[in-house]
Parts: sequence; C-alpha cells; structure tokens
Amino acid sequence: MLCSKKTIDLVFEEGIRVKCYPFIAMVLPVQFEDSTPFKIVFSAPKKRFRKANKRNRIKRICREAVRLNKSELENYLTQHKQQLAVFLVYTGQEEIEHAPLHKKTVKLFNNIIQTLDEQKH
RNA sequence: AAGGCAAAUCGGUCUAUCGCUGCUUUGACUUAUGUUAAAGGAGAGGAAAGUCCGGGCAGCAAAGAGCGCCGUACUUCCUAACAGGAAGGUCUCAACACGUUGAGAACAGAAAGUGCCACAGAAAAUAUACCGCCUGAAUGUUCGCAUGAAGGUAAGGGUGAAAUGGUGACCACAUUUAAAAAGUGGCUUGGUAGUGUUUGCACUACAGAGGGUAAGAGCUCACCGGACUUCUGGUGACAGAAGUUGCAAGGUAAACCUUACGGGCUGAAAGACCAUGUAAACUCCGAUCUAGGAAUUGCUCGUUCCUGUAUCUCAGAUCAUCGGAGAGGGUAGGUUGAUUGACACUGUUGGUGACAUCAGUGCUAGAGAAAUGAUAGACAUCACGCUUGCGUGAGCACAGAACCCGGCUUAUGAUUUGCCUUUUUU
RNA sequence: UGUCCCAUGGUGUAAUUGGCAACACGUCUGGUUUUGGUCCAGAAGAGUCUAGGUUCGAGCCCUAGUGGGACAA
Repeated sequence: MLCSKKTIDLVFEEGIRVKCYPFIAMVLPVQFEDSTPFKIVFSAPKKRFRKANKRNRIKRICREAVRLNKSELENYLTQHKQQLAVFLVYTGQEEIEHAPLHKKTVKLFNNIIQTLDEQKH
C-alpha cells in the first residue's frame, strides 16, 4: 500500500502511463526505505461510481486480482533489484466478472514489464 | 391473481482454504521504544444515508445585562432532552348499521396595531357613498300625472373564494286533541309552464307564501346557531345543565406582528499530554493613561486593553515604551479524546400506554489516504419442471461505521395481518 | 466532517409585498435580393427540477426529496 502523499504527487508528475482497459496505471521506479518490491494505490473515480459501496467494491475486487497475480511482477523486480510505485485507476464503466479481470491484470503487468525494459535500453 | 394503503417482524445460518485490519498470548531480534513470526479470538446497518431536530462531551468569554435574531405553540404525561413518543380533547373529511368507526389537523391570538384581499361587483370593511323602495313640502298640469326640497329604510341590487348569523309567521270550515299537526275551501301576492294577444296583459294548470308596517327593519314572536353569567363533572384541554341577551367588529399570522416558553457562541479538523527547540517574529502577565480608538456573539450598555506636539488620509483607519515569563518551524510526528454505554438481552413489579423500578446474564468494529474480499460445500427460503422427492436455477433489494447516543425523514427486499380497487373462475 | 447557495422556452436572463409567466439571441414561415447575409413582417416553442401542503388563487410562502455549485482544512 502506497500512502506517502509526496510519492503520489511524484508519480503523477514524472511517472509513465501504461494503459490496459479497464485500467490506467501510472508507474515510477523509486527507492523505498523497506524492501518491498512495489507499492500500489487503488482508485475508483467518484464521477463514474456515485455510491460509496460501489467504489469500495471495485477497489476490493482490484485488490484481490492484484494479490492473486502479482508473483510475476515481484519476480521481475527482485531479479532486477528495482522498486516501483504504482497508481492504479479503474476506468471501466461497470463492474466486470472475475475471470476476465484476472486476465486483464496479467496483461497489465506484462505491459509494465515491457515498458520498464524499453526504458532501460 | 395483480396493485395500493396502514401496522408488525426479519434483513440469512454453518464449515473449510487463501488474503486484509485491530486485540490477547508466546517466541526471535533489540538498551528501550519497537520490528517480525506463530497460535487464539473479533471485525458494517436497519437505515451506517439525509444532516432535519435534541442531548452527552470539550473549548471560549465577568462562563455579565438588555435589545435584536432563531425556534416552539390544544391538554396532561413520558424522557437526559426534543420540532420525538403515549393517552386524551376539539374541529374537518369519509363510510355506513346514524352514533359509531376510520383518516387528517403548522390546533395560541384577527376585540393591541399595521399591511393585503387581483378580476367582477353598489360596496372587499368605520355600511355618513350609489341604485332602488316608502312618505312626500312645493311647482307645473291635458287633473291621469310629471318633476321633486326634506325625511325614512338597510328588506332588494345579477358579482365573487368571501357580502355583516340562519329558517319561519293569512282566514274560514268540520274531525280529532292537553296543545299541536294534518285535510278541504276561500282571499291576496309574486314565481314557473302552456294558450290567446292590442306585447300592456288576460285565462288555465302547477307547486309556494301571507306577524307587523306607509314601505320596511329583532319592530314582535317561535326554533336553530352565537355571546355572556352561574352551577356540576374532569389534574387539564374541555363537556353537560340552567339562566340572560337580538346578536355588536369578514378573511389572511405557511404577511409583519402580539403573548407565553426555550436557545450564550463554536464543534472531535473541539481539546489534553509528549517529542522536536531559540528569531528583536508570536503569545501571556505587570507598570505608565481617562478622551478617543480597539477587542467581544449582530447592536447597545458594561467590562477589558492601548495611549502621542505621531504617521498616512476624501471618508476614515493604524500604531506605544519598559520589565518579566512562555515558546517557534518542518517531518502527511506520536499518544489520548475513542468506545462499559441515558448499553443490549431475559424475567419480575407498577402504569390504559409511552415508560420506569428491581434481579440475572453478556461485552458486541474501533480504523486513521481509512480494514470485511475471493473460492468451494451444506442447510433455511423462493421460482420452474415433473418421476412427488428429486432435478435445475436464484440465494437477492436499498446500501458501507469515521466521537457517541435518542428521535424524525428518505431509499429498499421478503413474510404475516387488516382494509380498498381491478381482472378471472365457480 | 460541517456550513451556505442555486434550479424558469434550445441558450442567457426578468417577473414589485402571492393576482394573465416577460425580454434578447436562436428556430421556422413569408417578403426584399440574381443568390446569401443584413433588414422588414409574422409564427411556433414553458406551465417554472420533483412530490405534498397553506391559500379563493403559488414561479414566489412552508415541508420532504432530486440534481448542480461554492466555502471552511
């Protein structure tokens, strides 16, 4: 979980934007004090999801999807000794089912790994 | 069967695995704070919502006064308190079995004062105005009458949401009766319809009216309603009975207002403690001062503070010196406030009831950019199908705690009960 | 978390102390012009965010809701 307001601002100013419907992720390699490979913020826009319980629901589903599929990204980061701040925005119009959401999450992480590789070279 | 209204109840249960947030215990690291691992146990609602009322709790100030401002408004009770609730009263509406039931009520005051009441209407509020009706001096006269000073009258005047309380009052006859009431006939009077017509009216029929007067009017009488007084019942709102009085002054307070009662202001981002640590910044205290200025809850008084041959200026506004004490800024600092409470459940007693007393049992989220999710299975429940006890599907709606309680309002699924409407079948 | 404000034709705004919902731009039709614009004449377009109430009568007053906006940090 990413809580520092400064790093969040930094992510928005200098981060790389990675799109994969229904997500948009802002990614920035940074140095944390502890040894976690990456920290993440979940966000659901108030404009699309009026009711508080709908927003909570979206964020919880996203959290679950990330928890189940994060191993690949973690392995990559520990191998390359990088640390990452991620700001994840859910831009879909409606809540979607679990199986497609998991596929999309995997695809998003692959995209992030690709962009990081391109940055290096 | 569907829909609507009102009331009541519930808002799924259990097991396993992974994951998240606190708590407890144990182990490891660490001087300590703390970090980390394992185990145990806990983890959203009936509305958590709207923020519409009320209270607890906290700070501010002489925790002063008056005015203003805001709120409430039939009575009694409940309550920590309330614009909430209970029981009752009055009024209005609806239903019928006609004195009961149900629903609703911002239900104090219009005789303290001010304002407003469009259009229409004579008039919208002091009925001193207008039309009309009646009496009619006088003048003219074709003696039919016409004009009309002055006076009387408030019955009538098409309107309007609303017009100054409403309805009524003849005679004779025979029958009956305590009185009355009903029947028949007659005279007068206007109305409606038809026929005739010289368009003025006449006749016929129908259902009405007939105190008094010049015409009228509570002028007189009867009934209903109102007002006042007394008595009785009720804690009270109020109800009932008796008597007196012709009855005087519409509506609107969800217009201002008056009366009574209540409200000091600000909200947990309130506040308390700890850590951090030194600039002529800021805060507090004391001294110097009496006309102005400043501060406070919107204004006034009061209170407190400041004090000059000063500076800027249209109005008007700003500001002191000395001594003493405290500490500031950043780091999304930390701990607390903060969940044992006007608490919940069960029972007893009192009360018509809201509710209260007593006893027993229980501890039930406490986060802080903010935790509840996923998977699998069983059961309760619902729908469909028929093989009638199996299969398939659903397992839902409204909706997420942020200091805490009591209400109200709004959103919404299911079940039960009562009433109403529509359709189908018998 | 708390406080306050607003909602009227397609658009922007009016509506006095409650009494026929008005104006401008835009739209449509006709005229003028070779055509278009300008100009002239005319027409349509709302029942005032929703639901109740007070009143003889609500855009206006009261209550509840819906949507939008502003402020405090």
